[in-house]
Amino acid sequence: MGGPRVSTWEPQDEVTAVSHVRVRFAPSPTGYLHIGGARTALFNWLFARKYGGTFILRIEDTDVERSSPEMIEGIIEGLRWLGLDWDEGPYLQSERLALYRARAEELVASGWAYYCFCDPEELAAKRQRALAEKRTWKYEGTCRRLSAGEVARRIAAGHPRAIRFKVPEEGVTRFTDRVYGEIEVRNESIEDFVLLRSDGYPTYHLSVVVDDADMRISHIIRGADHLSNTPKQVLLYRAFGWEPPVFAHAPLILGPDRQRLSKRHGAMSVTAYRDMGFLPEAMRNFLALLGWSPGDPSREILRTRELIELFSLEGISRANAIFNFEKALWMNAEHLRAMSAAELFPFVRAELEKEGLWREEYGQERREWFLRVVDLLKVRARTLRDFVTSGRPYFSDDFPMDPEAVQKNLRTNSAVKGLLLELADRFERLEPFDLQTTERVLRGLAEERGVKAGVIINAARTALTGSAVTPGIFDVIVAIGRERAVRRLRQVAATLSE
RNA sequence: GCCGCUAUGGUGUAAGUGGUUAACACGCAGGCCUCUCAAGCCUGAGAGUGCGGGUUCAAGCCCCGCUAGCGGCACCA
Repeated sequence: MGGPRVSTWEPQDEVTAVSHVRVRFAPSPTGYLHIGGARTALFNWLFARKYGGTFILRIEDTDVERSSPEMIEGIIEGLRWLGLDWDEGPYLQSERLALYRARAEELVASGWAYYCFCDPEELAAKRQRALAEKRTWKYEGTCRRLSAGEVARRIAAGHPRAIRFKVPEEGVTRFTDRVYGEIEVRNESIEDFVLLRSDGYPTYHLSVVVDDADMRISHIIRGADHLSNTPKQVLLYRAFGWEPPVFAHAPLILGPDRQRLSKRHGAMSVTAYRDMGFLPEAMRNFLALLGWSPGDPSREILRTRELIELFSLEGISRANAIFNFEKALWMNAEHLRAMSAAELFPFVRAELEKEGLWREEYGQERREWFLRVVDLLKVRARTLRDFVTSGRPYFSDDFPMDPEAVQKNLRTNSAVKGLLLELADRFERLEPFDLQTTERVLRGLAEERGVKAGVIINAARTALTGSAVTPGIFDVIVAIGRERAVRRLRQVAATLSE
């Protein structure tokens, strides 16, 4: 691995000097809860749960143009589905504007910031020009050098003004990131950034620092896209006379083409994964492994309890993580298989309800039967959607016949029609009707007629389910039940020629 | 352009303070089991650790340079 990690790390270092872990997830409601945000939220949640800390939800909606209440709802919906419950909040930054303004004025008073009367459009044009010429451009600090009298005059004249931070002209700003180690930046490479816009709204740097301090955040766990901005925030903490919290930046999540995850990579919102039939449990597991590892690559299927137990900032990697959809599917299948039918019950029920296949009796007098079917299906399922597709023949008499299966299993052998009719007859008077007796009857019939049992088995499989791929045939027969099985065998036989 | 970060099979991770044949998982190929598929079990292909130097008896781990990728550089967050 590359450079040295935070040296001599000890588990207890994670919580040194803080009596109580307080972490937050602070999305800006300019979009739904996407994979990257969900991963960040999960890391914070795991950390809080591991140390018995407090997980806070804060909505960074200071960009009025781009924020919307619907997006806040969407983010909350995603977090709820993922099971990431928060202990405080949601706090809305839009309701705390007075605080940011007061703090910004404090910095002006203490000499750490100054009023800037420059025209934003003019500055943007200059920046634009410099960028086009591949030149570096930095705000030249025009207003930093204004005399007190001049400042007073412009204020009196009602000039619109922003507040800029007075970045030290020399020296370096450094901090220790729990993941990336020592980060050091020369102050001359940081421009006098805006704290408060002329419309009175704070910029990100101001609101995030003020809130994290005000909310006594102990650890800031967020995406590495904020790493480069952290020195500015450290500068702010110092100017306020506050001790910065522990920083831990997590690598970004990229698509298979190593580009930043975007719409063209398909599903980006976590609710899209819910709709595809992913289990929250599996999603937490998969997301946790995006940029974090417990250190043992052979143990990847982890229940949430284990994730909480194993999670540590030290296990966060520095290289960007690549989102591997195939692996997510595999992981979902593993969780599906590992969970009991009873655990799966509410999820499967929700899927069936969406398809209009749910019946109240499945939760009442036929619950036992229903759970048995879930157990049969879960072994082969990759997503919850599979319970409605491959489960349809058990929950409904209206299911599709796969033409290929029909051709292969029903129409290839002309003896099939007679065999199915005979099988139906024998099943009809079979008592009891269970795994052993149905198998004895079917194999007996095959032997009598001199055909391989497989011929009857595959024919029955397709006749009963419309498919060529199902659980073991006798499980299927018993699950479908004598009455329906007999009827389907006869109905299908009727469509076949001798 | 400036600043910062990263670099181990196709993908995700291992390989405590440098020390055998670079391991595990996903995926892939083949086989076993078998009523299909999945699961399970067995076997196999696939990297010599981005590139180039250096230090050392010994480098994936340390140092330097380069390249590439990613991120940041807004009165966005």
